[in-house]
Amino acid sequence: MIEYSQPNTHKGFHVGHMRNVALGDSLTRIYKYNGYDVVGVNYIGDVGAHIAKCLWYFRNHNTETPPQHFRGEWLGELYSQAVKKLDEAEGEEKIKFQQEVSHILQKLEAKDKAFTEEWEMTREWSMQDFHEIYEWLDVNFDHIFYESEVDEAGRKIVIEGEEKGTFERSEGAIGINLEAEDLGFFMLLKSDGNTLYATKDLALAQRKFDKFGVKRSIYVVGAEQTLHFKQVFATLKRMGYSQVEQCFHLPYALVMLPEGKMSSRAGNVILFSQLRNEIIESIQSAHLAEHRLDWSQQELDETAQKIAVAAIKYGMLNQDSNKQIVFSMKDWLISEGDTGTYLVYAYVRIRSIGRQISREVSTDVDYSLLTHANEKKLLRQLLDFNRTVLISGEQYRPSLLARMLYEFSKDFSRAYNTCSVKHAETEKLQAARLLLFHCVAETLLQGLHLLGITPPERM
RNA sequence: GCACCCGUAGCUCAGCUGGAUAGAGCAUCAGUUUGCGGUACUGAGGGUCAUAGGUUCGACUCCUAUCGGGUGCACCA
Repeated sequence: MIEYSQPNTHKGFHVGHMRNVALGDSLTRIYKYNGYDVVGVNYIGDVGAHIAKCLWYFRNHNTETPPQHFRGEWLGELYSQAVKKLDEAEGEEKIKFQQEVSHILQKLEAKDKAFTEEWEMTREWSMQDFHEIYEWLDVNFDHIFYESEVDEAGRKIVIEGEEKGTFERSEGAIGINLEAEDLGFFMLLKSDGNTLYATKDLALAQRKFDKFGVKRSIYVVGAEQTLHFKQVFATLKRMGYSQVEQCFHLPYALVMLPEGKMSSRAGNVILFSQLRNEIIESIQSAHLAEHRLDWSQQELDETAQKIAVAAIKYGMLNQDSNKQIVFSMKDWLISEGDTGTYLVYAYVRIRSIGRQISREVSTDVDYSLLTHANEKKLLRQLLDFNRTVLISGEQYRPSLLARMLYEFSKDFSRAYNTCSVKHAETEKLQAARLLLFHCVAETLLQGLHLLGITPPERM
């Protein structure tokens, strides 16, 4: 089971979330290719204080009517404004605001009808946004967990754990002493009886083990939570779950802004939709303008979408996950050199060859004719492909595959310049080259697919 | 204070379990088409691999210390 994405409802989906999705989706595809029985899952953050704050602002201070589209994103703005308003309030007003937020939180915890309905409605707005984004990205989950569904189970686990003596009470709260593992004290339930992130993670893990029979569990979560997962795994081990030996937290470094960390709280984020719009616009004006008259609108749109997905995912995956990405919009609009656009362009050029040669691709060729250094390099890459995919999975590093595919595309471009199929000296050489390039295209297609990319046939 | 991650060309990054003259892209400069899509290809310049020690026949890679950037460390997620 590979858990990834985990967005919070009532917050905007930003480019930092995209790194997680690209990584998790690619790993899922790679493990499936390598023969594993994989379940890709999402875990939606649909409970917590951030929602109370968002609803508080929505009820008490919002004057706008919700937009028709991207209402989840709009809620994210309300959340940022709520945080701002709460921070800026002073004196009696501040206390009043905090009480109001706290009141909403309590009503939600108590499953109050009116508040629950409002929560469900707004949660759905966010989910609609997420589904739209995943669909555009061609990312599919086999199952979706919600924090709200493991909340109660988590509380129960912790309370029973305290009765059994596995957990202990401290300063009114319940936690577990992990000093023997050098992991300090791990808080599991607040002194007011409310659950924490950790509470739910225990219940979620239990559900993964017991209901899904998960043997190996991968969590794709930001590196800032490394300690948290060490604590979660140590706690599960104390609880007697031997499967914890096969639990792995795959950390990745943050996507930063030049001025620092992105924060939904502070509202200084680059939204995913912003990146998507700018990339599509850039592709349409730079790459597809020449086809505007002779292609259908549908093909123009689909092609722009495919190239944009390639640019975004490749950009997220070609760099090692433990290295920060400092986000700069102009870097993501580049379509030359080591980019996703270059890879799909290489693919398109190979396919273009096939369309111009009337000969059928046949395996009945004289392989010994492929003697050019550039042809040999391609043969070598074809041979290494499966090994690279295997290692990329076992080392949790789609970046290895991404880099291999870039080199592969580069090798193709070189061969393309030196070993023409159309103008091959002999019929036999043409047949051999046609097969070689056909195999290169098929392998590149498969490799891109493992990165979550579907190249267009022409662009 | 303690812990973890990062520090390689002007910029963004590769460098597989230590192995020969450290590789790409962008940027700069010079070239390539009467031959399959020039969003491409060829070539040039540019690096005391943060610093100082140590281990080793051999270190970008392993160990120690220091400096710089990031992140985390009990009621956020």
